[in-house]
Amino acid sequence: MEGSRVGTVQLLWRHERPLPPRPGRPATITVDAVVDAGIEEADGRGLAAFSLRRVAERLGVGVMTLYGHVANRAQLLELMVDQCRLDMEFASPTGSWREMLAQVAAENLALLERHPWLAHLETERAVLGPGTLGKYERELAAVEPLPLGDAAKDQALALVLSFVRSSARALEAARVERSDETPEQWWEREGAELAALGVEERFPLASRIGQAAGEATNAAADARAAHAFGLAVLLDGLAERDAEPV
Amino acid sequence: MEGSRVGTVQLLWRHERPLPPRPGRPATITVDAVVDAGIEEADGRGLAAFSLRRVAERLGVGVMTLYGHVANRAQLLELMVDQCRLDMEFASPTGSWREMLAQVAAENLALLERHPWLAHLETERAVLGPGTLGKYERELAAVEPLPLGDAAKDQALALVLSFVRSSARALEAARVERSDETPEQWWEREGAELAALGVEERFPLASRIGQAAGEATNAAADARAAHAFGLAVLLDGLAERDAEPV
DNA sequence: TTATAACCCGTACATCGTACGGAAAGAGAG
DNA sequence: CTCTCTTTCCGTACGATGTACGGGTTATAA
Repeated sequence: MEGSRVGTVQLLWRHERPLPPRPGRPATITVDAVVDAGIEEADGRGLAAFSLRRVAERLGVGVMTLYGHVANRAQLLELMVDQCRLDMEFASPTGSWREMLAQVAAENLALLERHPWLAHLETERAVLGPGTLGKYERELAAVEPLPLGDAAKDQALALVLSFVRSSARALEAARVERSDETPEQWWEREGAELAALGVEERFPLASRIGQAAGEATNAAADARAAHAFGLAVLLDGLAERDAEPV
Repeated sequence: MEGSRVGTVQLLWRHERPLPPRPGRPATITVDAVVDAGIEEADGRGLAAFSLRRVAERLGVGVMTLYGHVANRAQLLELMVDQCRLDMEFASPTGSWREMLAQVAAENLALLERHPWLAHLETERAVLGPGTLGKYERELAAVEPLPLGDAAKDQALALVLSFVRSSARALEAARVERSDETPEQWWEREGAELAALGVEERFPLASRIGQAAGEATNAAADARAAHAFGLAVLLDGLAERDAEPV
């Protein structure tokens, strides 16, 4: 059983170190099939509804069969993450660091829009697979020209990626919100009660700016503009480091 | 049953609109008790282990009793979030927008360190309670001096808060990682296999910078410095908007 | 004292991840 | 071709979770 025999790292790099053929009953599915089915499942139903039973069903296989190829749910998710990063589309980085970093941001946003569950996954611990490492290597090239220490370069990249992540989540939330309910419905449901509490008078700034932000969110074009604004702020901040080295 | 009778907004503002006393058997617990127990539970055990059964147990009450005071798990979490924001410590904002925003960041970081689960909670939809609104109102004062449109002001604040959030998660992850396992243990477990795959030669940038970033993470002081670096970048980026209005 | 309203909560169900162990299936030896 | 051995497949089972339902309990108001 691959799932119990080999560690996560071995499984992540399975294409570079294929296991020697073994005697006995041959497997009906492969790790790749499990990972692909997992990704399709997560893409389609979302992370909240993601379950091993559904993945197994998609493969036409019993649930416990999965455990012969993958150690557990958490490991499968790690493999899925690395696979997505491996399959990620990108252009080889060119131009100034600023252009490269903007491209990195755009490519990551595209990745998270193709696989929204990636933005909802908790991946504090790094996934040390070929996809993740290759992506990291490529993206580091964008911050390499900056006059920063190594740790700061990592931090600069992480800053951009974390921004893109939260931006992707916000854009997704806005998308479903738009399709879920019109502002009028929302008002009928909650807004009226809030008004009765005198919220507008007691929280004038919050009301004014909150409304503007809400309207911007509801207009798809403005939501994109908000993303661009945030990214520009970030890049300008990094440009400051470029001009005046620390 | 308060949990089914009133909506989420009513429950959030329960202290301003206390329900009139009602005939019948008096309740043994209050919404506040449930919310407080929930916060203690989440603080102590973490969000992953958070369950209604445990909250009920802490209150010395059956699980289903909770449903008499709160609609469901998701609503309880919303109430907990708003309560934390209401109890959050803060100094009234003074100084330049930059000083105020730095203070907002520090206060939010403190909030997330006191209640780490807040950083792991998915709160795309705003929680429209007194805690959240008050916090938003107060924090908007920091970006109000900036020469930006209303939507951009919200975006600027969100940018800082999202950074603090991911920073808090990184700091927490580093903390548990430090206590979990020494770098030597890690190397024995995974690093050796990676080296065997020729990772250092194939991903030189990633190896060099990844190592530097890892070491910085492992030194508590450097991890804090990384946070400061990110915040400075952000604020510098916003300062650009200050100098040259859009 | 009685009626009534409200609350408490035991039971039950669907769903989840996953441990265990036996059935099944192919490969190689004779 | 048959037997044996190795490996894979997966049914069953367990504990945990959120929550629907309905009956027992306990106050207040008449």
